[in-house]
Amino acid sequence: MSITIRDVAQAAGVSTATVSRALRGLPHVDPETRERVRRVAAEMDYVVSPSASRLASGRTGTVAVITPFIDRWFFSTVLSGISDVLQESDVDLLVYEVGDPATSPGLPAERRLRGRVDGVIVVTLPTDAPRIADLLEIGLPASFIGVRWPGVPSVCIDDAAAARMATQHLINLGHERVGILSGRPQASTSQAARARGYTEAMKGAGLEPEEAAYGYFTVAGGESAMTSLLSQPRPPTAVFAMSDDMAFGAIRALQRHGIRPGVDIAIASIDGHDLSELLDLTTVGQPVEQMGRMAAHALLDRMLGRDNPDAGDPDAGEIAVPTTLVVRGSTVPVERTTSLG
Amino acid sequence: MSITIRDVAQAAGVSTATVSRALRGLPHVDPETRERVRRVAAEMDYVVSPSASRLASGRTGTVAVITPFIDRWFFSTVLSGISDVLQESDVDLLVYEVGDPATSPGLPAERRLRGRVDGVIVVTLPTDAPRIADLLEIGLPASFIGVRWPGVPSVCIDDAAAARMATQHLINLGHERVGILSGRPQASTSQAARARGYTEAMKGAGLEPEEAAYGYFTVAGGESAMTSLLSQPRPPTAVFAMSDDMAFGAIRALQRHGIRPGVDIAIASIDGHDLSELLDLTTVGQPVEQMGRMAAHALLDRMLGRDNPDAGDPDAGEIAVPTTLVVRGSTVPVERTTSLG
DNA sequence: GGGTTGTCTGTAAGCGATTGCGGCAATGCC
DNA sequence: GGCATTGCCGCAATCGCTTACAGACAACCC
Repeated sequence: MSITIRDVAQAAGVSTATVSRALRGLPHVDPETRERVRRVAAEMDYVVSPSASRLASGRTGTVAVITPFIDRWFFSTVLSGISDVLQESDVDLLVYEVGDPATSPGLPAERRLRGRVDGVIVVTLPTDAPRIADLLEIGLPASFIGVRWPGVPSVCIDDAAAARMATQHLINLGHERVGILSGRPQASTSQAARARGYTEAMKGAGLEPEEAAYGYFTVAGGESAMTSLLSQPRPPTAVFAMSDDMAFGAIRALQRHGIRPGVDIAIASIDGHDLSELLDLTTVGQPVEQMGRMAAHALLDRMLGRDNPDAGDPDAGEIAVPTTLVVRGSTVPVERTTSLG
Repeated sequence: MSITIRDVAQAAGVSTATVSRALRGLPHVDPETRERVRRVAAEMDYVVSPSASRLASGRTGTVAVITPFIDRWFFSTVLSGISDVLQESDVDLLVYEVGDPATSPGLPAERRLRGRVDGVIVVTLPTDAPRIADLLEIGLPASFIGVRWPGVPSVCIDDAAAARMATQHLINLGHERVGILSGRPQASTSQAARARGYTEAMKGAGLEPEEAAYGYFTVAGGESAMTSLLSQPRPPTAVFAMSDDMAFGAIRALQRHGIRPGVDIAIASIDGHDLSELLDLTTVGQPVEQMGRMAAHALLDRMLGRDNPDAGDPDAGEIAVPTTLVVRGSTVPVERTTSLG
């Protein structure tokens, strides 16, 4: 029923081997023959059977992206960047949504990936996910986003620097009690780095770091974390949130308490979320889509073996991307804020 | 190097046929034999070669989702719902991001899908996309979200009703000049239905529908559309936006002009976006993730041939999902708004 | 003119599963 | 006891392509 390479070969008066070579642009085919094969194939509306091609060649032309979520801004934006690059190279994108690593089994077993894809991109999971090692063991080319791993291209921002930048900005505005909205108790390396950046900035200014309130990187979490900060005897005059989503939640909490961000309290965070501008939120922006693109490119390079193995470099593979502080109305000098204490 | 079904067969002392049947739970295998094969396979860490299995069986165990975007709330949320359902059934999810149908080539050619997937889910594209017909022609099971198509399971909200609901709500509050933020001039059916709902509500109340301002379903578009509405001689006292994103943009525009939504002007929209609560936006919510789930289920039913063919029903396949008006602070009675005229 | 290249093409052996068909016991039935 | 079932299992033919290998032929160089 479906037409095969044999039909094309017959119609073009050549062997299947020649059809295969002609259609894939391999050398050792007479230009004239190639053209004829192409024409015949087009006329017959022939398309290569991916299954057969995979089985015979061992290549799948597919990349898997493993991500905790797809319906959150950061992840969907990364995905979009990846998708863009992959599509340009005619590589298919397989998505595995694995949920919050803290509560779900995490990565799909490497058994799931084996033979199914040519490479894998893993997006921000705690490095302690044990299965990552399995993934690499089967020799699958990989690239990571948001998690460093020796020998694997890892697209990361300098989390500590970003947190320091945001915190320092608040400190520069005169704030001395700067609260912090963190993710969860047992931290990913990325979260730990942000915590470090905050602490460094505070200590560097001779200030006492506050105890973290946990917002689990969600809007709802940010809201309740902020609420708990507000219930303290002497609430902070400024807050650093590890993510825009948590900052959004915090703003919500503030609204409920009749406290105006950018007037009564200052707030800054990390992400550069699409809607941060809308909420007039000061944030340390990261080029999220770009990060997806870079990870995809790095992976493709690996897969095609055209990456320059910078051997000897211990940090080989780490791809640092810059962050920029975007100052908006949510951060005001301390003297303009109303004392909440 | 990699271990195959033959290795397992040999180790278990049976034929490859039996291994295949045993591992896939097919009948005609002695329970004891099956158990032994299972154990041996597990010990050897055997995994079926997907490529070989596909070629031999003709099934891919994969579904493609074709979506204009993945980094926008609606689409990523739908995707997440789909992903959930598919994962439960051990079906792989292939994502094709095709961009704005108005400006990009649109659907990937059916040639791309042929033999690559067992089914396809198409998310909200204008029905006039000619390639949809091609897709169905090759007999690929399909299901749609946001676009009705005869004979194909189509998960849709009642767009007209949703728009009517939002508009009516504004009218009930006493507004007589209700502006409308629409998508783009040449409409998708879904957009056209929303326009119709708005017009019906207005005319039903004896009011004159306003001319649409185009916001292209984006935040930035909504902002400039709202700005243009504000530059009219007598701006509306209320605005209906076809999507939350455009409403967000509109709010931004209002902020820039020093106009307070929910105080000086009323605004309502459609979506039920995650952050609509944060912005205190009245919106007609749709169960977006649920819609993804339903489309996925419908597709799986089709693929397994276990859908009940409700033959004779002309609307067969249309799956209507309910919407609910969520009233928030952005909609106030007209008498409380400041006249802007 | 014989050997060496080099270009183009065909032959055929895989790739690793799935599955129709037939064989062979063990069982059931008259 | 003979014969039809039934339940398990193996044989071997596919599935449609890729690719090592080799053959044919032309061009080139001494």
